[in-house]
Amino acid sequence: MPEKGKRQLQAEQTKDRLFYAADALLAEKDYEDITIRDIISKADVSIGTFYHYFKTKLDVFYETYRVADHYFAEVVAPELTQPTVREQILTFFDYYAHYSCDQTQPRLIYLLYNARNPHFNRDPHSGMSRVLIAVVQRGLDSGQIRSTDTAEQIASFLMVASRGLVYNWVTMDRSYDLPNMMRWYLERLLMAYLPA
Amino acid sequence: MPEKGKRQLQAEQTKDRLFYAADALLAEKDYEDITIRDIISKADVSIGTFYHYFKTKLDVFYETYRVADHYFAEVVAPELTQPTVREQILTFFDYYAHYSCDQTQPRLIYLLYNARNPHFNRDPHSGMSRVLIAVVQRGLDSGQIRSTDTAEQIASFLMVASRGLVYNWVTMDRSYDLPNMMRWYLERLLMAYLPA
Amino acid sequence: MPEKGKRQLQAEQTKDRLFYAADALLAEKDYEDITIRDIISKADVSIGTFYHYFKTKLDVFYETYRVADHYFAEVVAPELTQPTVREQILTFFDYYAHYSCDQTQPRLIYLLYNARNPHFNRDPHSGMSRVLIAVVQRGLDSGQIRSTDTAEQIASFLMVASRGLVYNWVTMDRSYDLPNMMRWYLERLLMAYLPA
Amino acid sequence: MPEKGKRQLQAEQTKDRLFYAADALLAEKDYEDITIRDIISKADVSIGTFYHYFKTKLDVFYETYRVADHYFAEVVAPELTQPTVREQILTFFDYYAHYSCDQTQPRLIYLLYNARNPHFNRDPHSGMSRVLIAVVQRGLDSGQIRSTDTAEQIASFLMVASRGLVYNWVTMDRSYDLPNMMRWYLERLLMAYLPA
DNA sequence: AATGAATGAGCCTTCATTCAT
DNA sequence: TATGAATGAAGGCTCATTCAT
Repeated sequence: MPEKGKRQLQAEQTKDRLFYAADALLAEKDYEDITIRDIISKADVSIGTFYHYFKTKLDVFYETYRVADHYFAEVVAPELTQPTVREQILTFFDYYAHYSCDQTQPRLIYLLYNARNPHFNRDPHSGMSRVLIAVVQRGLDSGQIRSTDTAEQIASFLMVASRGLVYNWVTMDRSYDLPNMMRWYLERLLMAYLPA
Repeated sequence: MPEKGKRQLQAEQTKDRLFYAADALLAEKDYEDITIRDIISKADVSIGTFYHYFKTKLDVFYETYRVADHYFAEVVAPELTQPTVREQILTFFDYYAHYSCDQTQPRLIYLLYNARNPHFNRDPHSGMSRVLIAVVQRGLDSGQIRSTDTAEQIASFLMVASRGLVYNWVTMDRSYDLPNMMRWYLERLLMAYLPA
Repeated sequence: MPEKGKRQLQAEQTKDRLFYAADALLAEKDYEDITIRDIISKADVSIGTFYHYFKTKLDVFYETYRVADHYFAEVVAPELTQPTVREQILTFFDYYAHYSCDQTQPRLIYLLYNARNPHFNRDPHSGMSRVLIAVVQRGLDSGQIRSTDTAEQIASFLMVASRGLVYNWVTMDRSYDLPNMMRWYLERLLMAYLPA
Repeated sequence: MPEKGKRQLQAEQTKDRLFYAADALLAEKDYEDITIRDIISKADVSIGTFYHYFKTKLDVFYETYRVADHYFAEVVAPELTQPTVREQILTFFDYYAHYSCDQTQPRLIYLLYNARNPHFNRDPHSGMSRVLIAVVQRGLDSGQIRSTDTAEQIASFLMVASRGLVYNWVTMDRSYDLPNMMRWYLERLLMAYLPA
């Protein structure tokens, strides 16, 4: 006997189609320039169906964001098993760079920063941040990092600065290799806390 | 040759009113949310007049941007006369922070990054950047900064990172004191090139 | 023959839940503003179920109306046993006033007047009217009312005028006590036929 | 030399076309059933033009209402010069009946009563009412009307009841002659204050 | 120089209703 | 009996822009 009904399965697929259509569109243009008609025609469903699954235009994108959150907490965090905290941090930001390169992300970050929707009022990077803070805390505890700044301050310093790089990269039309540049950049940032 | 005619003078005043109205509005809301009606009703002119002076909505904001460019080249640069390069850099970013706090700027920065108008495709901070590069170059030349990185690379490193901070500040609803934080932040960034 | 099957019983309950939900909603807003979603979520059934019982949105409200009709014929009429016709009429309109106050009624009256459904094209107050006509007829027959007007005319005069009051009361946002005002009003209307 | 510019004149005509189109539509259907597209296609202008003149759908109809107000204050009032107050009142309601017969009015009255727009929250008949109150007051002052009720109460009694009649007439699909019925009706209403 | 009437494509969203399961 | 996924016409409204005056 089937675990999930046929209907239920198809419903999930429909919602996914909508979700991926929105996500893909975000790779092409800004949130304001994406219309619901764009989304539904890409997903090949009716406009009524869109509103059956999402209460508002912003809602689809909010979904996108939740996926990102989950990725860092569940996928990236377990990968940070390198011997030194320095390496863990570099790995963390390597993931961040690759993640940002992933076609659809940069616009999403924009969106999350600038959305006027109450959903978005919390820090859109909180998922990531928590992961980084934990790493830094290990560095402080183990004496690998020596500083009077707190783990939160240090993690924030690094996050804020590297977001600046991602922005710059987007602004420059992604004209350089982000992961490479990220490494160069991080090595300089880390001079403040972990001189090589 | 005749001084400016009355007519010509009034024309300039009208254009200015339009320009300042747009600029002030930028302090309140995003570019996308500012309508031409907003602008003309603040400037108290007709819509026809608006289109007499600016070919398109983006044009007024472009004007705004040019003013910023000019400010850094003509006003800030001459102020950087402190004895050490370190102090000059800190002063430069202090201006940058105050400039960003100045009500109207943060949105403008966002606008400049996101505008789809061909005018904007160059680096919107080129005016500032040029000023900073010159300072860094003096540092390298005088031996105050020791690094194999070029002045462009170093200036870019600092600019990119501090833009990250401004973004963060905007994102956090300007909830902290930017100039103070900027100083804290710069002191850490400078560890890469100018350890205190 | 079997009592009602369990199935049949549940069906009736479901239909009732839908009916009462619609009725209650009518107390809050106009027919046009009530959506089927409102109804089903209040009744806690699915939209499919709604359409299983009612062919169209108007149908639920039609049901509501039939209940009102029934109320006057079966509940109010038997209560009109006062010694004088004058008192009976005042009692009748006292019921009418209270009935109109009863949360759900005013909107319903409006609905009945405005519905574009063919079902509603007859006089929505015919149930009440028949009761009042009978009373007035007794008044004429017993000589308590002296007039060349027919019972229908007199009853209609009173009904039409008092509906005017109910409308006024609704318009004024139910800001006064309807039963009290109804009595004041009726005393003046009755000057035409039953001077105190 | 022309008093009004050509443009200004044409603008007025356009607004009028819109206004009359809306008004005429009201004779055919209910407010809710009239779309802005109905109005503009009848007036033969663009939708942008509609919104140039009226901020909202309700606004056109609000205009209609103001016209009615003005009519009673400026046209009807001066006509009430009959020798007795009784005749003045009958004349007043004769105007009211004819005015209501005027194709476009009945729906308008509905609209005014039921609109959810703040504009309409005051008594939509205040224009008329004021005229009637003045007449009744003269009746009280001259002793033609003897009552302990105030002029406001008496006028209200009459207005409320006769609105009931207009509603009834609309409900009955205008199937009888309103002015005639109004007179019959008024004669009975006046028994409370001005027995013939 | 200045005005503002006119445009209309296009936006987001609502909602009654159908039908396969 | 009961469900809820899917539909799409239609609605009110915004806004940058043009052009005759």
